[in-house]
Parts: sequence; C-alpha cells; structure tokens
Amino acid sequence: MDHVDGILKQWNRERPDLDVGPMGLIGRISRIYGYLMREMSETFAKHGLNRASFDVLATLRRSGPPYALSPGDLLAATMVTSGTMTNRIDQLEKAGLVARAHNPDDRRSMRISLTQKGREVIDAAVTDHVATQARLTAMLSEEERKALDGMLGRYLSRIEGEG
Amino acid sequence: MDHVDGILKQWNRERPDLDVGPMGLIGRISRIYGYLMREMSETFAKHGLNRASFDVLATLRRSGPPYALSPGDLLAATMVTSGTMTNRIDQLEKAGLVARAHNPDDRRSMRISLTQKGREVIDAAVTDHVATQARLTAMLSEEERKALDGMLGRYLSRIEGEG
DNA sequence: GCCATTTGTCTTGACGTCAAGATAATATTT
DNA sequence: AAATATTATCTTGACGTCAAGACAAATGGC
Repeated sequence: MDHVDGILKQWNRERPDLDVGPMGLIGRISRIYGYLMREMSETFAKHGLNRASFDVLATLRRSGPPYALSPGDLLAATMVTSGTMTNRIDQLEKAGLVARAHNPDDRRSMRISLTQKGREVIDAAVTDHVATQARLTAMLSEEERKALDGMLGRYLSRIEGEG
Repeated sequence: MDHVDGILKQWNRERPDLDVGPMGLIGRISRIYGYLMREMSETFAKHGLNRASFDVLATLRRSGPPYALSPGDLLAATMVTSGTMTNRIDQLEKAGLVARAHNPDDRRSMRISLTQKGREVIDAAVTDHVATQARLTAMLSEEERKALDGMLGRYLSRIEGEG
C-alpha cells in the first residue's frame, strides 16, 4: 500500500470507465523520482552544486581525459535544450569550474573543459552522490534491486528503441 | 542495453572505486521519467493544460463531489510548495477552471472548486491522458507491467514509510 | 566558386518552481 | 481575558527551463 494506491481507488470510484493500470505504474515512477531527486539535491548542495551543474560536470568527468566536450556533446547526454545548456555552462564558467575555448577545427564549436577546481569538486561530489544513492536504494535487497533494475532496463531500451 | 549502460561503463573506467549499482537503477528511473513526462505533456497541451494545472484539476476531480478542496489539501497531494500552489490556483482561476471561495468555518482557509468548464476540461483530459499512458506502457506485456508495478509499489511504500 | 542548406551555439522573453518570510485567523496556554 | 503559539495561505525575488528564433561557420549541390 503506497500513496498511489489511494489515487487509483479514487479514480476507480469516480471514473470506473478508465483502466488505471498504466497510471499506477507511471504514478509510482513519478513519485519515486520525486523522492529521489529531493534527497540527491541535498547532496549536490553540499558541494555548491545543483542537479544541473552536477550533471554537466559529471558528464565531463566520466568522459575521461582530457575532460573536455562540446556543448553539443553535453546536450546529447542530458535531455535539455540548447539554451539551457548555454546557461548551465555560463554559470559553471562564472564559478570557475569549467573553461570555454574555441575549437580550432570548427569555429562554430566550443570546447568545454573541467578546470582543476572543477575536477576536484566533481570527484568529491560524485563520491558523496554514490553514497546517497546507496542509501536511497538500501531498502531494497541486492536481489530486489537487480530484479527491478533489469525490468527498468528492458523498459527503457524499448522506449529508446522507438525514438 | 540502454543509454544508462553507457554511462555506467564510463564511470567504471574512470572511477572503478565506485559501486554504480544504485546509480544504474536511479538513472533508469530518471531517464524513463523524462521520456514519460515529455509525452504526457503533449496530451496536457492538447487540452490547454500543463502538468501543473492538470495535477490540480485531476486532484479535485478524483476527490469526488462537490469537487472542492482547500489549498492545503491540494498541497498534501502534489509534492510542491505552498507558493507554487498559490500560483497554480491563480492561473486556473484566471482561466475560469476553478473558483476560490472562503471557508465559512475557518477564515484562514479557502475552498477551491471545479467550475463547470473545469469539470468538462479535466474529464476530457483524463480520458486522453489514460490513453497516452496506455500507449507509453504498451511495450510491456501485461505480465511485465504488473511485475514492474509490484516491485515499484514495494519500493515506494518503503520510501514513504521512512517519512 | 557560388548559393542554399545544415550545423553549433547563443539570445530573448515567458513560465513554473522554490525558499524565506509576511499576514491574518485560530488554538492554546497562563 | 490576554499573551503566545500554531495554522493556512499568500507574497516576493531569484533561479532553471523552454520555445522560438538569431547568428555565424561549415557543408553540399549545381
């Protein structure tokens, strides 16, 4: 019994014509997402970051040396619009965590790279972040987590497959 | 193989010290959530709504006759702050979809009720919304959907249980 | 080589959200 | 009954996001 069960019962009473099976699944995903994000945001804040800045720094960090990507690359990794990415990079540049440089091969393109400070911040933040995520999934047994993860992976790959 | 697998591989190469199991699960939930919301937003837009206004109207609708709740009740149902709820109600009032009235028993409190137009809009929108949700889960078999839903329900109830 | 198209990034203006605090009415304490 | 605490809602200012479009550089067809 969770919060979503109550919602489905209300709909069943008010609109018995509707099949609320999919609504239950999607409602649970939304609700879980909300809780997870709220908790993870606190970890980001401890490092002076928010989800937006964390995502950009983390994308640069995990891309490996030399920790540099174009705005377009970052865009492809993060499900946001180009204007949003420009703004994110602006903020990170102001904070001294990334540097902007022109791409010598293509003057339209930029090269966003982690600064030394950016590298330090994201490495510490990721370590903390992983610990937070471990805590947020600790109420699942290893077995449960893997089973759930497997099903979500199949679902996600089918969603992405449709494009 | 989905988008998240690629991310985990990068982290494994760059930060082999980290246990990325939880990150995979949470990453998949986030990614799926993003896709689902993007699609559902289009359905809301067809009815002149967004997720915010849809949620408020739907909460009023499924509460049953007389389709009226206080801002505090709506707040408890929607994971947003009080200022956000004030703004949402303002917009819906301007659009003529809800009406504000004072609660005669408690002058601090308001009574937000669906107008006739609001009732019509949300009934049509919900019907459409459920169809969209059915489409968004159609790549899962009935068996898969129920299994996934069950695991998510257990996870959610444990998260909510912690408060 | 020239023109149209595409690509990569940035700009603008509007919107939804939040955190913090203001305001007013009701409950509680003394 | 007065003083204090609590509750319910709203206000303010800042921020992150988006959609639409601007702009410059690179590409492709002729």
